[in-house]
Amino acid sequence: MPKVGMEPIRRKALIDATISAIGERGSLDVTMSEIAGRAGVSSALAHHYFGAKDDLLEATMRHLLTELDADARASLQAANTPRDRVRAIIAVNFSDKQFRPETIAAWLTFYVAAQKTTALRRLLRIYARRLHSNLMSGLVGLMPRPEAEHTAESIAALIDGLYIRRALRDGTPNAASAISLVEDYLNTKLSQRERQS
Amino acid sequence: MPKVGMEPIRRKALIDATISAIGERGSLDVTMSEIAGRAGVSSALAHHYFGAKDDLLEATMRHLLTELDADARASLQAANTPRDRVRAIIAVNFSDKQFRPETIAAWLTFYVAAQKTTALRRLLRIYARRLHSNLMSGLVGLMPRPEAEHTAESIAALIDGLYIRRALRDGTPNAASAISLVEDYLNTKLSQRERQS
DNA sequence: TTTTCTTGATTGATCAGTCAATAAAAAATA
DNA sequence: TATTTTTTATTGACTGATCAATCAAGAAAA
Repeated sequence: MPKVGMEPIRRKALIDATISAIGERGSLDVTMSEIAGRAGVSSALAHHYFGAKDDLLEATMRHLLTELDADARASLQAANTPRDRVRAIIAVNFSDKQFRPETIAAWLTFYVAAQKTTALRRLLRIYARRLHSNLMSGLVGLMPRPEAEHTAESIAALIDGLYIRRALRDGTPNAASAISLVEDYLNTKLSQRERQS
Repeated sequence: MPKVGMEPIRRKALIDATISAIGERGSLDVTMSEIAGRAGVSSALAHHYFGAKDDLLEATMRHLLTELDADARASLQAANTPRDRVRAIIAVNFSDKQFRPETIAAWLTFYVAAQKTTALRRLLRIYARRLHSNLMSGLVGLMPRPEAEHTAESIAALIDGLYIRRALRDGTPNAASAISLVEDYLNTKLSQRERQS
């Protein structure tokens, strides 16, 4: 049995609690006590491990980002053709893990908060850049670079737009229809190219 | 000179102040004093005219919605062909009036807040429905209904996605490139159909 | 004189963040 | 091993600040 301190366990629990609290409330207006309570500790302990509330929020967003990136990498690993790479990136964003109501709500909340908080803003840029370059890694094999840039931007916007729209619907968001919508866009784009050549 | 009470003047000023305050802060966490101060009145007066803070926020969102709808109607008036109708709706969403940083920020903030606040949620649904039916009013003249539904959903998601993405960029958002991106999607879609028939 | 308009002062609640104190575990020492 | 010492983990109680909402009272207009 490996001996570990409590720190990593508490940090993880607090971050998870933050995501679910934000997801449920649909806002960053969650109190430290609420979060700490969900994690089964006192608010003082949350402060002890994370310092200020903003630090906890930043750590939470960073966690979301890291997870998404890990999923994307894993998914790209299994993709062989350029087309598959694009398909993989699209799918990851709507996977069961990512496309859950609480995760979506947390993302959106951070998205908006990022407008004023420099630290969050920086993180969000990283996300945007990664999504773009992941998409490009497949698209450049399918079309000339300038057009690929353009298409990547459209797909990214489409994904973000579907996130925000799904958040409005009650109940579980429908990942399948979201995926097919993005795929359809790509297919249309590709068949147009095929015809031109 | 028509005699009017102060009420409409104050309400308008307070709503405008709310939009700009939210836009600047990028969050609904603006105090009544802040808003009232911008409108040049005391916070007590803001409460006098709007009651609770939530009521002011709801009124502000309703105002945003009403303006957008008015612009859309005016724009549709001048559109003759189905294609022009769609073009008009797209353009309205990125018009100088709508696509300003503060308006965008306010929209996004409301979007997220709508997840928890039932009243805002209801308003947002109205927006979504209107956008959809406005788009459909043109699209049905260009393609069969089921496909039009699909396309309308894509365009709507694309518009929302571009809003959220533009909010991240520093400086003035670039409306022209956003429009051309959506237009490109539609053109691709249409030329695909043309070819099939 | 009545109605409309406006505010300063106040209240009560909520919260982030601190701190001193305790408990538990680990390490060092005898 | 038994013990003391040190480090880590944890919290309840508190503080200070912020803010929404109220209200009684005054100024202006009708």
